[in-house]
Amino acid sequence: MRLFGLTVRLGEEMEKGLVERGLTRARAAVIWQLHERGPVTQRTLSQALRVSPRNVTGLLDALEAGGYVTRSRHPTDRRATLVGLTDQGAAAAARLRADYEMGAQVLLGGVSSTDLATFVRVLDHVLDRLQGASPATTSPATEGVSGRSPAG
Amino acid sequence: MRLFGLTVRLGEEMEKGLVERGLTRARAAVIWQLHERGPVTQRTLSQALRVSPRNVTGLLDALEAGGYVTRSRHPTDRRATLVGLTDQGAAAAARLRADYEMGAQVLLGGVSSTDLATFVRVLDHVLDRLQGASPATTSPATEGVSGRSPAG
DNA sequence: ACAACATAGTGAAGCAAATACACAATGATG
DNA sequence: CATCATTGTGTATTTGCTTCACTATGTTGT
Repeated sequence: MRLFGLTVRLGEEMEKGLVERGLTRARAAVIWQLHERGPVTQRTLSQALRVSPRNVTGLLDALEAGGYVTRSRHPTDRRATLVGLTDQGAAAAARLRADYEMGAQVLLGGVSSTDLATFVRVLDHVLDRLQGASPATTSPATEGVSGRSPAG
Repeated sequence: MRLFGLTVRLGEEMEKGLVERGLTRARAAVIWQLHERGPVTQRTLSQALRVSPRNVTGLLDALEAGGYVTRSRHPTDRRATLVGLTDQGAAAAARLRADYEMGAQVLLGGVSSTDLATFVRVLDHVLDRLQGASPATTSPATEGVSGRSPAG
């Protein structure tokens, strides 16, 4: 039951951590995707983040202005744009990853490894059930959107 | 590790469920608070939800227009407004509660009771650590903001 | 070759959530 | 009763997000 409460609280805390670092949740998600996937088109980002293409344009405008990402022409498709992380963007991603693991250590420190194993097992179970609850929106042709991890 | 990923995914799913029912996350949170606390002032809501008073005004404007809540004069303090749920608002809260428990059953169904016990124990542990990570913003005079549960 | 259709990104318009600042009305206090 | 604090709201702004319309391109069928 407390699972939902935790979701809200943890989500808030994650967002707070991001904001303290000058990023928003949405922008951090973009950086994270680029970190996980390397340079991709905006279309790919739009599908990975499950937001409208127009929204990606806006997020990238901000991130580009902030010096986190670069847009370059796609080598073969002149309609498309390739988006990649700048050095600053890559550094931000690395910091995200570090904070994220540190956060996990803080939150889960003191939990016995057997309990942790059980916890993770149930977590995966829940994640699995979630997977089955959504794909009405997901196009079958799309790859599995695995790296939808967060930050903070 | 997957904890953060789950937080994001579950948060998304919760929000999706709400939107399908014509509510947004923020407005559902208001309804939930009123459900848990009964009629309160906007100030109280602002503190419970940890958002600015101005934001509460806006959320209540929308909820009042939608017929979910009513604003009435405070019996003793003529500055303050007492906010309460309408019948429709109470019905929405009841539906939230039902869906929320049903969701838990879907997500946690098939988990053995011993695993569930461990899971909840670790969950509480994490929640505890979260509590300790934030109260820089919380005023000491305020009660514990316990009912910060969600919906979906 | 070329018309027809599909796809990639963006402008325009708009909504929701949230913020900060300013302010009027009211309450509380020395 | 003057001063200070509190309550709610107007104005303005930021961010995330959507839909619709549109241009520029790619792709395909005949």
